[in-house]
Amino acid sequence: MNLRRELESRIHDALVAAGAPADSPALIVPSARPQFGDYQANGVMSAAKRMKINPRELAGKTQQFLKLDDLARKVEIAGPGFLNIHLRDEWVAAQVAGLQDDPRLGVAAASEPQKVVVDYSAPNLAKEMHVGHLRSTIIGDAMARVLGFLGHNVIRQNHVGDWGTQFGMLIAYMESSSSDASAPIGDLEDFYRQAKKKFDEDAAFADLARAYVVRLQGGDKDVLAKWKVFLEKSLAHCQAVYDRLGALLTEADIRGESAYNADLPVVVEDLGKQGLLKESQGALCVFLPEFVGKDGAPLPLIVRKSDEGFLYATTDLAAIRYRVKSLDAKRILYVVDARQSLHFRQVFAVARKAGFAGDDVSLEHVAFGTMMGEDGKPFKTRTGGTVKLMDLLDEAQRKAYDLVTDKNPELDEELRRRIARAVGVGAVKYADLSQNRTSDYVFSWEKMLSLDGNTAPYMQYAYARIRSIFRKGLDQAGGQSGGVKITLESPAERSLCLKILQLPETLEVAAGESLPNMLCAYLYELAGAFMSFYENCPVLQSPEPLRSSRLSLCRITAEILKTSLGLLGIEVVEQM
RNA sequence: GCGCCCGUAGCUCAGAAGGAUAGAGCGGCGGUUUCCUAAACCGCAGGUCACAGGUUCGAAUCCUGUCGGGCGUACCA
Repeated sequence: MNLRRELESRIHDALVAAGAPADSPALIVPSARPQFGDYQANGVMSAAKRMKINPRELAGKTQQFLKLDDLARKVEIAGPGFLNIHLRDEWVAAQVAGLQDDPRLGVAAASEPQKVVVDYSAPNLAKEMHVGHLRSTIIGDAMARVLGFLGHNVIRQNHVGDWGTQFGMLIAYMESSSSDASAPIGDLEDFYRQAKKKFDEDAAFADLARAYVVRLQGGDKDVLAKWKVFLEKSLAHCQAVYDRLGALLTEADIRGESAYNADLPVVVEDLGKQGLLKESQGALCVFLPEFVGKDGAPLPLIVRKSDEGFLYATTDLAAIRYRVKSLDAKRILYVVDARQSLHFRQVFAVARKAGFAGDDVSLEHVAFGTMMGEDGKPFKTRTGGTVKLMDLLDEAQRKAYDLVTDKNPELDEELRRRIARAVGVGAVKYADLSQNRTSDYVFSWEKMLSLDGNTAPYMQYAYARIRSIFRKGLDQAGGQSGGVKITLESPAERSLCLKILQLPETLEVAAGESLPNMLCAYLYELAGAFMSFYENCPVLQSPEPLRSSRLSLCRITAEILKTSLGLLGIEVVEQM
C-alpha cells in the first residue's frame, strides 16, 4: 500500500466533505518532528485560504468527516491548521507483517501501465566510451528498472551515434591503413586519433574521407560493408562496458541515428507540407516565436543544411515520430546532458506543432549536470585526457579490492574479487545516482568508497550485516518467512517499520520526477533506521516471540535493500 | 546581449506541491566493543539559506531587481 497516497485520498475526501473545493489536495508529507506525529497534512490551510475562512475551523470540520480510525490513533489540529496524524502501532505492525511474503514489498503494479521509452547512453560509436557517457547510462538504466518494476512497459532505446561525417574519415582510414578492410582495429581510441591526425594533416586524405561520407550516405554497398565492420567492433566494445557496468542495454535496444536515415527527407517534407519550413541562408529551418536568438532575431531549428545534409534535430524529430507512431509511446524520457536543453525544448516544440507528438504524449528531457574532478573542473585524467569508462571501472574495482583485503584479509581471494566488483562498480553508480541529477557532480573516489554517509558500500554493508544474522540464526529457529506477528517494543523498531512502509511512495516520486536520488535518500534513511534498530534491539538473543518478529524485520529490510539497490543497478553481497 | 541552470555549515551535498525549530556526510571535539561484522553507533560545536525588496497567516522554495558562477545561443552531436 502507498501510505502517503492512502492518507492523501482519505483526508482529501474529508476536506471536500467539509466544504473545500474538489481540487484541494491534502498535501501529505512525513511530519517535520516526532511530536507532530508520523504524517502531517498541510493542505487544510491553503484550502481555507482559497475559501477565505479560518483554517483551524476548516481543520476541525475536516476532522469530523475524517475516517481514519483503522490506521490512526490520533489526528490533532496544530498550529495555524496542520493536521498531525499519529498512526496506530498495531496497524503499522500489521502492515509490515503483511510484507513478509510479498515479493513486491508493498509496491503495487501501476493501475494504468504506460508505454515508456527511455532514451539513454547513446555513445558515439566513432570512439571508445568515456566518462561523458557514464551519467546517462547509469541514470537511464536506473529509470528503466524503476519504471519496469512499477509495471510500466519500458522500451529502452540506445540512440547511438553511428552516422555522420566522422565515419567517412574512419572508413577511409581503414582502407588506407590496411589492405584487408576486415582486419581487426586495435584500440578504438587510437584508431580514431590516428585517423583524425591524418585527416588534419593530409589534404588528399581529407578529400577521400569526404567522398566516403557521400558514398556512405548514398548507400554504396562497398562502403556500407566497411562501415558495418567498424560498427560491429565498436558495438562489441560498448556491450563489454554495459556488461561490466551491469547495465540492461543489449544489442536489441540499439536504434542508432542511421536507423532514421531514410526517414529524414520525409520528416522535412512533412514539415514543409504543414507550412512550418522557411529557407534562411540556404538552410531549411523551423522558426517558432518562443525562441529568440541574438539581438532578438528569431532562432531557427535547422532541419536541413545549406548543403542539403541533415542534422541531429532532424534525426531527433524522426525518432519522436517513430516512438510515438510505431512504438506507441506515451512517455519519452531523454536522459541527456543538461547542455542540450535548448535543443530539446526546440525539438519538442516543433514535434508538438507538427503533430508528431500529441497532448497524450509526455516528452521529458531528463537533464543532468557535468561530471567534475575534485579540482572543480570537468573530469579528466592527470594528463588532461578523456577518462575511458573501462579504465574507470578497473580502478574502482582495484580500490574496492584493496579496501576489502585491508579490512577482511581472511576472506578467500575469489570472494574478495566478487565483493570488489559489486562494491567498486556499485560505488561509482551510487555516487552518481544519489546526487540530484540536475547539478554538476564532483567525482571523488574517497567519498564514494567510504562506509560513512550515503554511499553504496554503506548500503551494502548494512545488507551484509543483516545477512550475517541469518547465517548465525538460521540453524536455530527463525527460518520461517511468513505469518510472523510483528511486535513494536522499542522506538527503533517503530521507526524502522515506518520506513519500511514508505518504499511505495518513494518509488512513485522517483519514477514520476525521474529522480533516482529520492530512492537513494530513502535507502539511506532505511539503512540508518536499521542501524539504530541493530544497535538497540538484540535479535538472536531475544526471547520468542520477539526474536521471530525482529528476524522478520531484518528479513524485510534486507529484501528492500536488495530489491531497491537492484533497481539502481547495484548488486548486494552476503559478506564484506 | 538574450535564454536556461545554479549560489544552503570550513568542504561535498539533501531539502518532495509555500508549512512548524533548515538536514546529512566529510573535517573538528567527545563518548560506546565481555553483545548478531567497530568498515559501525551515539553526542557536541558549526547557518543573516549570495544580497535587496515584494506576495503570504507562513518563503531556502514563488515574483522583481542586484551581485557572483556554470552552460547554451544558425548549418557538430
